[in-house]
Amino acid sequence: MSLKHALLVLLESQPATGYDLRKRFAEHMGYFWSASHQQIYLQLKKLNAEGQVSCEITEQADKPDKKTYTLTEQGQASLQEWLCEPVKPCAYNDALLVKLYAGHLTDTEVLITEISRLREHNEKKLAIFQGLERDYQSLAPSPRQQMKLPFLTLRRGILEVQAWLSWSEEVLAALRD
Amino acid sequence: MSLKHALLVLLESQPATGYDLRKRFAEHMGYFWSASHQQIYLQLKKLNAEGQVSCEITEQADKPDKKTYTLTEQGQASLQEWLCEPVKPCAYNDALLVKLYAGHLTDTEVLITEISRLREHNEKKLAIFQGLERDYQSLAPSPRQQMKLPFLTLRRGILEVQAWLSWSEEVLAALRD
DNA sequence: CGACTCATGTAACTTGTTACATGATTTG
DNA sequence: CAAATCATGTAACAAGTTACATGAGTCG
Repeated sequence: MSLKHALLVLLESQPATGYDLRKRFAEHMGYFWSASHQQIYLQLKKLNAEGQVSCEITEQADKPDKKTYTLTEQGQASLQEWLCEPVKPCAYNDALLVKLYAGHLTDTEVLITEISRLREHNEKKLAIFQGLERDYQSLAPSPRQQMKLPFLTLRRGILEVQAWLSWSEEVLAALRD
Repeated sequence: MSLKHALLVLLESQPATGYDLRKRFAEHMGYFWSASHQQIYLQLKKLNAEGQVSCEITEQADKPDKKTYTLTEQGQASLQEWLCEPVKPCAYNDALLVKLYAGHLTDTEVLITEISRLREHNEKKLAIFQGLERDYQSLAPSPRQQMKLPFLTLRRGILEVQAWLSWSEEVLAALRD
């Protein structure tokens, strides 16, 4: 697991609240990381208990206190350590493929509906990702250089959805044969 | 989640022990489902408690008792129900991409090593998958027809590793620029 | 006037991981 | 003679999900 590490990475650039981090996950890491707000708050609490982040509380009238987390030196160090360890290949479990594997137990229509849904979903994602890609490409050289690595993660998102789209076409053709 | 459903799918074709199922996962569903033996035994126990599978115990000298699980009518029914529900898109969390995103905090060499490892890993997978693809294509028409759906899941595995390989090349080129 | 934003949490539960444990038989 | 195969489990822990809760301010 490394929600903790993902949080440390985001906190490295600037202190933030759980709320901020949740938005940054959704906006910038959406195509390779998903996290619920509960998990984020929980892991921040644990990181704080471990001394990897510090927490400054701002009281607010009529709202819950705001907790701003900052990376500590210890957090920096453990992030560095993590960066040098080889990552584990991520195991993934895909219910859709289980369903297709067992497709002989149901109507072909059910499968076609699922795959069509998948295709639509990925078409929408592709449109969004390609928009982000254009934004990147129209940047001036210097900020573009700075965004090079995040852009590579976007490229991964694009290649991934394209692979799903090619596969969807293959499967729909095979199911309709 | 649906390890339970994946187990029901495998049990639909024939009764099996936890041990058998673990092997069948590794052999036939390896490219879209991973499960540890502990999880398999645990979920089988739960399915049994829920009445979705029945369990027949064979005593063996010098070995743990063998437990053969069979799908019950209730299990059949819940499998049918699951097949008709839309699947949830599977959220995936990829530590490698987090690392790349934060790559400015470490040496480019570290990143190149990771991506090279990824490429090698996927090249091996591709070779295995393409072997399975050839096996399928050399089947007689009738068994080939029967294996059509599992073959489509293999195709997914192939398109997936190819997408990883294309991306690896892009990233290595960008990191070495 | 309903939905969204800000801002955080608890509680109960399910799922998954890691480490440990047993022990005979077969294969290289 | 070591490793894999057969065959199952417990225990402790970590991670993730789902549902529930609060409550003002703002936008269309």
